[in-house]
Amino acid sequence: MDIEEEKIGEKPLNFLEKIIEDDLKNNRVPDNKIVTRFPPEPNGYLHIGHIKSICINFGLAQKYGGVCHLRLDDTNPTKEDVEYIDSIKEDIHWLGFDWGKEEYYASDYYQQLYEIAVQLIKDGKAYVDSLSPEQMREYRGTLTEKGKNSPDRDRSIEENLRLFQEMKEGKLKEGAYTLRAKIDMSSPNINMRDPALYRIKFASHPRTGDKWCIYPMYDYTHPISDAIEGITHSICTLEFEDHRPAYDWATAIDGIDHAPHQYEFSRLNINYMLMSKRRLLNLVNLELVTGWDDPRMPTVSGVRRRGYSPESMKDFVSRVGVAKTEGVVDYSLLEFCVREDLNKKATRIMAILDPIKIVIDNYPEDKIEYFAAVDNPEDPQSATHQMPFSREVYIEREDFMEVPPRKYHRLYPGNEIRLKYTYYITATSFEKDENGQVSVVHCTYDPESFGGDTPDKRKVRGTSHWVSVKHAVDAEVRLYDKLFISEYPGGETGNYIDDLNPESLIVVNHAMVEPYSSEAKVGDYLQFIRNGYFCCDNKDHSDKHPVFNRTVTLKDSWAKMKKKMGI
RNA sequence: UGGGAUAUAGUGUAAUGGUAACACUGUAGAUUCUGGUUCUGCCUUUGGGGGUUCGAAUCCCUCUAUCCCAGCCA
Repeated sequence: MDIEEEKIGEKPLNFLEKIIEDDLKNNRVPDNKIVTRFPPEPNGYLHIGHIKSICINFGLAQKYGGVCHLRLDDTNPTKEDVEYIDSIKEDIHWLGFDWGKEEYYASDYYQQLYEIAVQLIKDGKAYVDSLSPEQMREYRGTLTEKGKNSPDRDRSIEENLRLFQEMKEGKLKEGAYTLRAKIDMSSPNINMRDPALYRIKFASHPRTGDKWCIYPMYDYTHPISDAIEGITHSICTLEFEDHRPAYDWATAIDGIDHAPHQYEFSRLNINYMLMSKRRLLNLVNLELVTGWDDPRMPTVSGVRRRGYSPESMKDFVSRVGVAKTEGVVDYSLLEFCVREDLNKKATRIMAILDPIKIVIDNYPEDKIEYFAAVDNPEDPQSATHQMPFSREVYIEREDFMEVPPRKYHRLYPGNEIRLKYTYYITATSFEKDENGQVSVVHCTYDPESFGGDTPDKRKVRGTSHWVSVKHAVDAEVRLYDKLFISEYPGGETGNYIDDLNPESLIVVNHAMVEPYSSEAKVGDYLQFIRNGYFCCDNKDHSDKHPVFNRTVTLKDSWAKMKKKMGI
């Protein structure tokens, strides 16, 4: 294969890949081994936005034969919890990535970080400040005005050392003192106006317990953690661009001999979705959803419970690409990726969500026949399973109309359709209940059409899925839809709660499902033929009480046509 | 004149001085025992204005728009 040929069909490189290939080519990477890291703060559940970051960091390491560390950025014990650490690990594994032994915690570096801070003080590059939070804000200046030096800025090294020691020993009150870097209060970049390095917090840490009452800040901890771990490419989102000078400041501290570089990409936004931990937490706290793993949540645990496959999520992220432009990805791309993957994987099942009873008058009363149904028509090697058929079957209420509109080619009086895999039936009459709703449709079948085809090769326009009345399995089906009805939740009123979709969950208590569904278990991908993709709910599903979640609908061109025709 | 960043079809992403492209969406049709899938066609793109050049999405100047930053959060 020549070079030109090799390039055909190759994905173009994103800007991070270009940087890495350039670094590799110019021998700027120690041992030619790139090291990335995924550094979540364990203060919430991972969401789709994190999937992008995970795929970038683990993906880059994979592609270039490097490694990706998992580092829990646990420097704020008042917000963090082990519950989150566990879910984070589970989510990454679910996506199919593994950090192996490379599991780190920023808190593991507390001692080193402390020693470096002492050195900084000795070098006159950090000082203990007694400004209150309010004062500090005043001294910091504004976006357009320079800040001014704290009165404590020129405190003697001895005094600084003593006070920092007292901070560490818990002798000083929370909020009373901080350790600050001595950089430049007149910097146009606010992050460089003597950023706080340490604050006092009398909080017990999930991992270090009560050993420390001073905790290091992000701008100090993160770059040094990267340096300690030998990270080569430290990749984060755009909002940290302004912090890069602080990052470079920290990695340039005397004694730190490895200087990683920070690169920023734009975070993932999807319309009709919220992607901020704070707001997601709010939905959970207000009980507007059932929890972090509610299938309507954009969390990893939520989409997993919804039935999205890890492959589809990775494909989605890869189609979105990596760049520095901020944008909003269409929800439809997400759905496309999910459908495309599930179409290949899902076992086809017949399920009637809104049943209407069909009585085939000329079919023997007690007769039962079995027909082979293909598990997955996309797979030429697919197995089949048997479906029992009898005189009375359910079809979808939508599949019968007393007075059909134009282009409707399903069942209506006098029309012939096919019951998938079985026979052609023709509607002869129907009954209505006291509400005027059609309750039973009487049909005749053509015994010649056994198996779904006739010797005379006549065509029918419609094929319905069905479930034998006497064999139907009762199941709960949860029809999920978008959590928000507006493209930008809260965009109009400023309050995203106003844009919650009242129909984001519709529960069908008694769907009629074919018996084969009893074999479905949590983790299986199903397609309810002509209805959509479904999965077993990973919390509530059981043999006794089957619960199926709708992952995504099938594309529905008939619905589109109806809309166009104004029906 | 605070600082930092970004502008390519409706959306996302390519094209690094040589015919603006891919995917999604939308739309028209073919195929189909899922109105699914598959296949085919079509629509629509370089923020504005100058300049350099035989030639500009790409280089220069300028304007505009949008995003981020004033936590002892990350």
